[in-house]
Amino acid sequence: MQDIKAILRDGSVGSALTAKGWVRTKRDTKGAAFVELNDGSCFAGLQCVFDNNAMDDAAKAALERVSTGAAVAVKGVLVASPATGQPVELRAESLEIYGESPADSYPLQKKAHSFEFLREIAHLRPRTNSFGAVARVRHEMAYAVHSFYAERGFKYVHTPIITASDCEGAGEMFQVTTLDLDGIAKRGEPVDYSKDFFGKRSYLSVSGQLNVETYCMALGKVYTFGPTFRAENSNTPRHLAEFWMIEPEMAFAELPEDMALAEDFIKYLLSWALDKCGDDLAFFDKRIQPGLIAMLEGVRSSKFAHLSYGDAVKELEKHKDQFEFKPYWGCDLQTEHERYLTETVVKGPVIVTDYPKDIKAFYMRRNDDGKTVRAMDVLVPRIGEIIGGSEREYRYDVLVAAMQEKGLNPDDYWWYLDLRRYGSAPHAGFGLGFERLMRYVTGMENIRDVIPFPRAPKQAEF
RNA sequence: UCCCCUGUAGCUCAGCUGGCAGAGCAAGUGGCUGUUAACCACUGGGUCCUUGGUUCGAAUCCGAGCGGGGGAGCCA
Repeated sequence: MQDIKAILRDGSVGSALTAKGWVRTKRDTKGAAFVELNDGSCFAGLQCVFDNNAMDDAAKAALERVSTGAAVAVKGVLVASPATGQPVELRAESLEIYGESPADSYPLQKKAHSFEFLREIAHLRPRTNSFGAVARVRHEMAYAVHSFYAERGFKYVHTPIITASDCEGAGEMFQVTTLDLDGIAKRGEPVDYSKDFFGKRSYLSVSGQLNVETYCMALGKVYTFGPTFRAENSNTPRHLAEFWMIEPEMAFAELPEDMALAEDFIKYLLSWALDKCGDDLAFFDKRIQPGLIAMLEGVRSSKFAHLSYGDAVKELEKHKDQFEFKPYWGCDLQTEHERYLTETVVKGPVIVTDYPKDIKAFYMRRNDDGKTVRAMDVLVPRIGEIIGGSEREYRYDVLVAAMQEKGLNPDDYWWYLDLRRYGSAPHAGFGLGFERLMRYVTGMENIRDVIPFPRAPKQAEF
């Protein structure tokens, strides 16, 4: 059986076929009924026309029971459509109903719904235009990620989701346990983690980077792409408690190659979307974010600007009255600063490099000035930080000193430090938040609307 | 976690200085029409988020709680 995408693409006028899908709308007229059928294979639906004079009583009765949301099969002949709105349509000959969808209770109506409302029915929202389009683009972007790295000889490494090290250095972690916490609390006993499943406290991973570095030091070019978890109580349109992250890592590479990879990567993904998701992007451009396609095309053919942190601060200081937080050398760049740089100064993607060591992670390569590290953040308009990365500190003594400076215990990182003890080499990588990329590509505002089942504080239904 | 806004019909919202609960859309019925965000008429539809208070009287004013949105922080 052909899906609707194939029918619309390959179907020849005059051919008999069966289409299966879910009814978006039914419009009745005296002479005919029009059923728009969508099966999710593409943005467009197939208009099925039921001629009242050509239907037997069984078909008429079946059509009576069809309403928005019903799952049906329509058998008929593909014909050129006499009306504008669609080049072809299905002249229906019979109708089979798999599942009715009572109109008085089905939550999706043939009208626009707010995204807030649709979040409350996340099990039904993929049946809408917006979420169908998001799902298709999300699939293409995931495919493009693997394609990009495969073309460049990177190996996909599956880093663990459960970790027993609480030192991944990126935020609050969710604890994982099989202990009977209720019973322990009831009995007033202390918690003995040596009796827990892993014999020690364990968590959901906040980053695959430390693990993927181990494979980087063996396979050279690697990446990980999987879910990560942050137990931060952050409630914003750009944070999730469970999100997907892509983290490449390259051996024998320094910061410039890291930046080049990041730029190529983003352009590759945007190009892929432009090339393969035309209908869906056209919808986003029309209804969600006007100018989206022109923006994506602009970025694809642009050169990312480069700016050192020092120069960025100098630029911000020139306009300091515009900011709530006054910029100064050593400050962490605030959201308002990042957006000013990318939206007003550069008006496009910009890579900011060489941040002060005190505001960045311990594993970043220390510059010779003793004050900065070889870090880079890619900032894009509307989204802000989409990529954070760095060249890694590969000198054992410098890395240990950096840990101690930040109050970390090197013993906790024994296996990570072993990578610097045995055959250490320069390497660099970054992390790209997949849902932030999705916000960028689709123009969707809230990150909860670009992942099928969002996990955020107080939000884990479905 | 902090700041601001918000919670009224299935959905989106109006409801003024406190005085009988409203509209559009959706749904149901009828009509019209190769329709396509269909159109016209009629009908049904409410724990005004919860809780405590003020008042003769609270959707409306005040307190507390819960939910939703936006901004900030944390970050990807």
